[in-house]
Amino acid sequence: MHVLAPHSGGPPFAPLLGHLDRRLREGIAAIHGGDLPGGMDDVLSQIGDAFRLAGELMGDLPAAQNDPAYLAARCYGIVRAYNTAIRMLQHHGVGAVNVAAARPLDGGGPLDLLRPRSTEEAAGASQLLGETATRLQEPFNMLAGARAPPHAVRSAADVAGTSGGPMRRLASSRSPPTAQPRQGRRRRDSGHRETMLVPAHRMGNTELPPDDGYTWRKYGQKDILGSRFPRSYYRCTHKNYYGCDAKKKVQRLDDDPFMYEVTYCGSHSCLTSTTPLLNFPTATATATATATNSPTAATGSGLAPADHFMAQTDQAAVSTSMHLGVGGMPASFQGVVAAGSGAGVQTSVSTAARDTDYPALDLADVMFNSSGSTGISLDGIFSSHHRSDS
DNA sequence: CTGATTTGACCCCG
DNA sequence: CGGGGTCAAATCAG
Repeated sequence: MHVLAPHSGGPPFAPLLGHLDRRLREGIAAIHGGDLPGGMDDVLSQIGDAFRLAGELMGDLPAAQNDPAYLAARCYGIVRAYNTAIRMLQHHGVGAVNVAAARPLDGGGPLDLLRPRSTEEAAGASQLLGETATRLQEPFNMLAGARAPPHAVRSAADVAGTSGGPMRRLASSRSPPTAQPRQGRRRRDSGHRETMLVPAHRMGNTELPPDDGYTWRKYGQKDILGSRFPRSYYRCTHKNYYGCDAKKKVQRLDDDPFMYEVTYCGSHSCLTSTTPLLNFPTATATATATATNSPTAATGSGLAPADHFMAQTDQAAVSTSMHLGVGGMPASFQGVVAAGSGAGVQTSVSTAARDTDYPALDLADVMFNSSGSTGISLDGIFSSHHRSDS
């Protein structure tokens, strides 16, 4: 499988992030008349996360280029982070980021990269997205069909206790709340429930599943009967802010320590939802029509034309409103959804990727294309004339 | 200081 | 009754 050829030594993402952050702040502040509007830190953080994930993926490429499942998961995380940023921007009323509008704005500016330049480009992008969705699903279908053979089992390291550092609590330091029993610890409220398999990092910390684009806060860990690895419980970080009830459980597989079973429960009511953001008016209708003349930089992007996704544009035919409320569940992964984790497992086929992920691809395109021997051309990223069709 | 993690206790439910 | 999910104090980390 041919993948993006990693740049020699990898791009300098750290400086890139810094530069990106500055430019975004300037641009957004300009739009709002000088001051950075409240909440934009979150947006910048999301964009930064996307870049960080992309950087990690670049670093992992040498080791993971033959692992489509891993690549798919990582790509999805990147795409999601971008979309999260866009959603936040929309909620913040940044009008210039009306990404649903297929017409280019005249102003340009830093946020322009989140927007298609024309209906043509949008259509072409949507086609690319459809293909992306198909492509993303493939490896996961493979996973569903044939479980990976058991690898050499490593030591039963803790699944999630990797980032908090060692912490030993002194004995009897904690007062036992025997007096007042807590009330109403409900459990049966999980509406949605989806389970998927996610490959672990191939480089770096393999103890953690790849980032899925959301921010989670761990609230518990439990040794599960019959499992060698503990199960970790996470809830959405924005629970307090938005009352987001999304949760997920992460369980490392016994027979494949490099694979995680992630169960998503509840839906994201926060801004970091997977709900599709971009519904190009021309997307569905013209996806096939523009297949051969796609103005997307298939040749210019890191994706070689020959390696381009096989066309299967009906993937996203189902209304995006059917999007499952399960946070972190990409439609593309649903072929992998494993039954058996409760009665509420849904296996309906929906879509999100095509009409959701275009900006990320656009940005990724720019990013992966903008490397140089000494640095990355950020001007290429932020230029309003970038890939202009004028 | 704030937010995240750890971890044993608590509690629901099969 | 016991497994699994959640709570929350203690602690860590930036």
